[in-house]
Amino acid sequence: MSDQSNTWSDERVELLRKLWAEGLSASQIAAELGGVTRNAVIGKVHRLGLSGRAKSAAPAASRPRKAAPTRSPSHPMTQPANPTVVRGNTALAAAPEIEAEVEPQEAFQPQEEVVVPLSERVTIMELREAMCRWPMGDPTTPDFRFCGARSLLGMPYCAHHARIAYQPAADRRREKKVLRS
DNA sequence: CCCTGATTCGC
DNA sequence: GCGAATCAGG
Repeated sequence: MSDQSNTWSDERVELLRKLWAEGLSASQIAAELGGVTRNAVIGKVHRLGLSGRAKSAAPAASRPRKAAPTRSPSHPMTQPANPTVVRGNTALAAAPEIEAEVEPQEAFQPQEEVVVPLSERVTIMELREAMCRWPMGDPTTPDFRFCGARSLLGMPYCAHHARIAYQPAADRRREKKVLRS
């Protein structure tokens, strides 16, 4: 097969025009196209003569998600629904004793130990290099998202998901037991 | 430090 | 024409 994935074929230029018109940033478009950097995208955009656009779709686009609104534990009305919620690498010491409370409807996820609030998950467009790309939810639905927590250096996952990802289920189960005893 | 687009310039 | 390096900015 001919591989022209990293050349500016008519199709790719068309997609570039479309995404650029939609207000996506150069890096987002580059990620979407694949095989090109944001510099390449910007360069092409200028060569095509379509620079200044109606910047509205993706306003500042600086920070997709704040670390966490971080409600105080003492706040009576904002208690998390699940005590096993873990964010970043700061809460690995969550008490194992209270993790026995698992929603039956969530039992679908075989080994999902980490619960990330919906509001903190990120879409594929919001996903950045330094974000955890652990998939959460049904990939076939539009609301499919990723964990989005800060990933470990040089790893695609945050501390918690990396631990899950790189350990066989058996070991995980055992470690759990050890942890409890 | 994260990100953005703009510009330059060797290829 | 292409895009890495660089620049200027939020």
